[in-house]
Amino acid sequence: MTSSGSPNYLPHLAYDSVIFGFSGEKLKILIMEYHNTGLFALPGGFVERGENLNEAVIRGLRERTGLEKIYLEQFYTFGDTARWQPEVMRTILLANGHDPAQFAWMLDRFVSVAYYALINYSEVTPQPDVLSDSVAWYDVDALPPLILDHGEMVKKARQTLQDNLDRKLVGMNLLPTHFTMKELQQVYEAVLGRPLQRSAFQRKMLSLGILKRHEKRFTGKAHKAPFVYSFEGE
Amino acid sequence: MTSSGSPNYLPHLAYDSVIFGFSGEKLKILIMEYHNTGLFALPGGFVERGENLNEAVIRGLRERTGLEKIYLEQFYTFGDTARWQPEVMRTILLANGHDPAQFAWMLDRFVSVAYYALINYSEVTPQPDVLSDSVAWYDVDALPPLILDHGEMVKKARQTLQDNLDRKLVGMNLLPTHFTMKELQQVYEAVLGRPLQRSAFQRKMLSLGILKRHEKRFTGKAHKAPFVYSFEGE
DNA sequence: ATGCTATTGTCTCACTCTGTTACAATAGTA
DNA sequence: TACTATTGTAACAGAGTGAGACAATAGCAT
Repeated sequence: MTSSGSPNYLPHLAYDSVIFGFSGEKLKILIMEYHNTGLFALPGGFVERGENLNEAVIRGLRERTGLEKIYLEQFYTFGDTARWQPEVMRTILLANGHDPAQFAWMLDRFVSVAYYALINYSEVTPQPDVLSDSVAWYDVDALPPLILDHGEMVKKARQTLQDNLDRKLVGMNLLPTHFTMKELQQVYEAVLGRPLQRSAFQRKMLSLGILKRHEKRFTGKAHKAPFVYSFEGE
Repeated sequence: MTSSGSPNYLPHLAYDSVIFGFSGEKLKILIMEYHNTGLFALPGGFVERGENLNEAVIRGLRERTGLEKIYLEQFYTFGDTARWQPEVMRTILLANGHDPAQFAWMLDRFVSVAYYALINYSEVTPQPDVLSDSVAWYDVDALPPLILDHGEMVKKARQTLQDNLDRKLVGMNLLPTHFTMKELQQVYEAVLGRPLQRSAFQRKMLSLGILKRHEKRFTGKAHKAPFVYSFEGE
């Protein structure tokens, strides 16, 4: 990266990703905190000049999560001028000991393509990048204030996820390969943010014909042991 | 516009719009043809540096259709490198008597944010722009080959429209304010590309409680006259 | 062993929604 | 006055869903 402009990236274009995970209890997303600023943001990045947009996002997620195969979906492109707030980026650069003049291209206006990802919470150890202090999981209902329009992005991502809940196999991506019916239900409830009827949920899931039933799992609790399921083909 | 770069536009960023209309029979979209090239494309444009993305699209549609209030929805951002085909733009510029060297920025790679619009077919007289020979309605099922990935855009726009058919009031935007139940059904059939059951469709529409029934319309045909409806609040 | 408790798997019932068919009403025409 | 094409709506069956009920059972206390 030279000091004159952004040699390898398309100017004015960024992406941000809302990375969902499921802790076993709650729906979480990955949030980064920038060094010494108290500023929180979604993980994002830029697109190289010779790179497909989608692949830039996959590359960024791989660097962030270490995962190769990630369920990923583009949901909206944010292009308001109100998201141009050069002071924010200047603050971040200064706090990291960079000269903002050398990163002038980063202070310009950006249009950001937003994606959401579903990943297996337990398989990931989030990696901070150069500018960020930490990357950590936050409960979607208890996020810190986010910079720019990142709060709006999260809201829209969750809405899209809810809208697609019937059509996409959300559980397949947020759960380990083997799980109980209760765990599956908890994922749906976490995404929707409301409780579901147990028997109706079980009936519906089984009627889809995509679950494979395995042996029982003895939880050590004093009650009937649940069956374990996996998605057909795994 | 000077000869050095694109002073007023964000570089590398474009938008394209799939403009749907309903002829009374079929679902149509607006396609432009470039002067003397035989090249067909979706109407599109660029975003000014101080302009919201959404407003750039609204501005473009107003110039193209003369309509102020248009139902508009962003559905996907296309960012593959394969859409960078400078020969195509060069051909268009040359055919219009322009010097490609003066429009070098247009030959560069573009990421395009795609929108679809629903408009009232009968209220519009499409306006060609500087580079285009004509703007005309084409049946969605009988489009000419389109440049770049515009064919893919149309396909995805239609898919999105079909997916949202229940949630959005598609009829409200594609029909005149007053219409018969049969006309409403024809819109739905045109969007879905398949016939619907008459009585079930009527029952469902009426049960939504958003239609206001008016006097009958005497069509001059030898059969019972249908009621006329409008959407509640119009 | 026996009984207790929390949870699971499944059934039933009522209600809604949808696909399909049927039929009466009716505007114009012969 | 009869006929035709279309419209408005009822009727019925089957699928899907919300709610509640109940038997089965894994571990625990006795």
